[in-house]
Amino acid sequence: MAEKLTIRDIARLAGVSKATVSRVLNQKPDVDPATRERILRVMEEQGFVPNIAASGLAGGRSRLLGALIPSLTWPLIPELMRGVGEVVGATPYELILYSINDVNHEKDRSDIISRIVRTRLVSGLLAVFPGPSAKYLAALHSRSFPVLLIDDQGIPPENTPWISVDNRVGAYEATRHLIRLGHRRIAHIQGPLKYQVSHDRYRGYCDALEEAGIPLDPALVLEGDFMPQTGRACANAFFDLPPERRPTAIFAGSDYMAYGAIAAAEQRGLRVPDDVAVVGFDDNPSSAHMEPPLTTVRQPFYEMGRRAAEMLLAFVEASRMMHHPSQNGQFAGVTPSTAVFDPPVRVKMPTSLIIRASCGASRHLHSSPEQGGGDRSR
Amino acid sequence: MAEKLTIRDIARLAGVSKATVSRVLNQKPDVDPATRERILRVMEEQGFVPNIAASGLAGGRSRLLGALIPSLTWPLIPELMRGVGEVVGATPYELILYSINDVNHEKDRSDIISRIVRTRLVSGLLAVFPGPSAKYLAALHSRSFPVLLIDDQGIPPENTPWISVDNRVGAYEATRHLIRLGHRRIAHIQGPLKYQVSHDRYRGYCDALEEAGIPLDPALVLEGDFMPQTGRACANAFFDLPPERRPTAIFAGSDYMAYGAIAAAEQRGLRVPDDVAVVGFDDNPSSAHMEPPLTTVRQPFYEMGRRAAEMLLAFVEASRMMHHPSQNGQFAGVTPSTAVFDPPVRVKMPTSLIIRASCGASRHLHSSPEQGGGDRSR
DNA sequence: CTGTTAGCGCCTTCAA
DNA sequence: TTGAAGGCGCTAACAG
Repeated sequence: MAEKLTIRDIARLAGVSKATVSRVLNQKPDVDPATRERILRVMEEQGFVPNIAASGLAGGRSRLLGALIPSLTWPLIPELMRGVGEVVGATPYELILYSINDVNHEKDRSDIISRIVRTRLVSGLLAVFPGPSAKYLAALHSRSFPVLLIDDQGIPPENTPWISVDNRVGAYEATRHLIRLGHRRIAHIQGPLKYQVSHDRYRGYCDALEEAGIPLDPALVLEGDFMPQTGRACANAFFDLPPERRPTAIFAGSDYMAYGAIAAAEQRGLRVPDDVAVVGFDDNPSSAHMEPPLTTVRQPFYEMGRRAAEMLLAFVEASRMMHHPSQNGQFAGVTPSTAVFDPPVRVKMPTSLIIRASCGASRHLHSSPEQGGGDRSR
Repeated sequence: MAEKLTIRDIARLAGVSKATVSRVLNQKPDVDPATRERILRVMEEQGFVPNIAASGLAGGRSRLLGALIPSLTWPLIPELMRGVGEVVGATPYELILYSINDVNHEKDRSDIISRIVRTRLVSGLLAVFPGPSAKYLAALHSRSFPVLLIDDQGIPPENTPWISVDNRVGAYEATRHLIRLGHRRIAHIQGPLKYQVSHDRYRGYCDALEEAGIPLDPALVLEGDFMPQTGRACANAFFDLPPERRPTAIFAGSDYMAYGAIAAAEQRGLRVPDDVAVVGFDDNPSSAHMEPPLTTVRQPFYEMGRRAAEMLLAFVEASRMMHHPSQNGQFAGVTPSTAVFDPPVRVKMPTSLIIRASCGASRHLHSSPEQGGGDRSR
C-alpha cells in the first residue's frame, strides 16, 4: 500500500520514458492520447502519487501554499480557513500553516516571513491580518512573489492584492436599521482606534446618523478593545448618563463587546431589546445562541477565505506560466484568469445585517442588497 | 533579502566544501569546532535558510508534519492547534493542514490518508478525532510511520500512540460537585451514543450518583447530539416531568447542550442557577461570557495539542535515528526520549472543573481560576 | 510526439 | 576531520 512508487516504475510498466510520464503528470498537451490514457491507467492501478517535494525542487516551484495567520482562536479565523481549505483541497496544492501562535498582533513578523520565503517551500502566501508585516509582504509582491492579504488596515502599499470587508457600509446599515426602528439616541462602542476598522465602522455609524438628521452626541461614543469587558464598561457609562441623554440603542463594534453590553444591561435590570436595543458586528458563531440572540453585522469570512484562496491560486498559476510559458496546463479548480492580473487587485466584500432578537425587530428583513464597489475583476 | 542562497554559496564564503556545511546544518558531531563556528557565522550573516524540500528529498525524510483535523469550526480544535503550532513553531519543522473541510465526521478518510503518505511530504501525522479512519492510521503506525491520534473513540488498534481526555473522571467530578451543592435529582443530557465519550461521561455521572447513594432515574437521562437544539429539547422534557420528579440540576454532555438547556429554562421563567443548576462539558471560549457564566468541565485542548506535537516530534526524530543511527543530532525543542518508545504510548489528560455561576456555587473554589478567553474579535 | 540528458539543493557514502 | 562523487524523484531543455 505504501510501496515506494516512482515515475520510473510507472514508466517501466507503461513502456514509456520517465519524461513522458512527467508530461502527463503535468498536464502537458503534447502527449499522444492513447499513451496518456495508458499511463493514467497504470498510475491509477498502482495508486501512484508523485513526490511533491521532488517536483517542487526540480521545477523550481512548489505546490504548497503558505497561510500566515494571527491566531486560530480569534473567532472568525476558523471560518476563514474553512473557506481557504475547501478551495485548496480541491486542487493538487497543499496548505502550510505559519505562526499560529503569537498573541501579540503588533509583533513584526518580518523574520518569519523572510524565513518562509527563503525556505522556498511555498509558492504563494496568504496573510491574514498582517498588521505591520504588510509592508514586507508588499515588498514580496513587488518582487513578483504571489501574495494575498486579507486585511483591515486600510490600503496596503505597492498595490498588493488584498481582500477586505466593507466595514463602513456594514456599520451604516446596522445603524440605519436601528434608526428605522425608531431609535434616535444610538450609542456606539468603538474598537481600538489603532485599527482602521474601528474608524471605518465609526464612519458608517456617522453616515447613518447624518442621513437621518440626527446630531452626533460625543457622549454616546466610547472606545473599547473588542472584548466583552470593555463592552460592559462602556455600556455602564452610557447607562450612567442622565435619563434624557441615555441611549435607547447600542451599536457595538464587535459581538464580544455587544455581549458585554447586554450583560451590563441585564445587571441593571434593563431588558434587551425592550429597554435597550443592542447590535453587534462580526456574527460570531455563538451570537445566534445568545439570550437574546444577537442582531449583528455578518462578516463573510468563509466567502473571503474561498475568494482569497482562488485569487492566490490564480496568481501562483499565472506566475508559473510567466516563467514557463510553454505549459498551459490547468487542473480542476484553478483557471488562471489573466484579468486578475491588472493591479491593483482589490476586493471589498459586502457584509450583511443579520437581524435577530436583540434589536427588537425581526420584522424589517433584508440586508445589504448593494454590493461592495465596482472595481472587481472577473 | 530573498536572493537565492544555497549551501554552495555558504561553502564558498566559508572556504569549505558543501559536505561540511551540510554536516553543520545537520548537527553532526564530527566537525572541527572552529570550522563549525565559521560556517555558522557565514550562514548567520547571509541569512541562509536551507531548502527544506531538497533536504527532504535527499535525506529521504522531511521536516514537515501533517495534521489531519475534522473542522476548525468545532470550538475546541483551534485551541488544540494553537498548542500544536506553538510546539512545532519552536522547531525546524513545519505543519501542513489536511482536509480542513468535511463536515461529515463519518466519512472514511482512507483516500486522503493514503494520498498523504504516498506523497511523502510529511514524516509524521497527527490525527484529530480520526473516527473510522483510525484503523488506517493504526496500519500506518504498524508500518512504523509516525502517527499520533487525538481521539475520543476508545482504544485504537495496534497500540497506536494516542492522547485522550479522562471523560469519566471529568463527568464524575461535575456530578459530584452538584451533589455536594445539595442536589439529589440531577439530570444528564448525553452526547450521541455512537461516540465513546458519551458513554464515558455517562459512566462518570453514574459513578457520582452511586457514590452518593442516589438511585439512577432513567427519566433523567436523555440523549442529545451535542448541539444547543437538543439541549433545549431534552431540558424541556425534564421540565415537563411532574414536579416531584423534576430535576433541580442538569449536567449536559457539552457546553452547547448546556446553552440550550439554559435557554429552555429561561423560556419557562426558571432561573439559572436558582431554580435549576446547569453544568456543561468542554469549556468553549464563549462559555465564560454567557449569562450566567457556565460552570463546566474544561478539556485541556491546548495542553493536549502541545503534548501531541511533542510526542509526534519525538517519534519522528526517533524514527530518523533508527534509519540513520549515525546522526544523533538534536535541535532545540526536540529531545527524542527513548521512554516514549515503549508501546503502548497512551496519555489520558485530566479535565478540570471550572466553577462559574450557572451551578449556583462559586464558593467551592479550587480548580483553575476564571479565565476570560484570550481571543479578540476583529 | 517522444526519448535523452542535465540538473534542482541537499545528504551521504567513500576515500583521503 | 574533510572533500569528491553520486543520487534522492522529478522537470526541463534539447534533440530526434
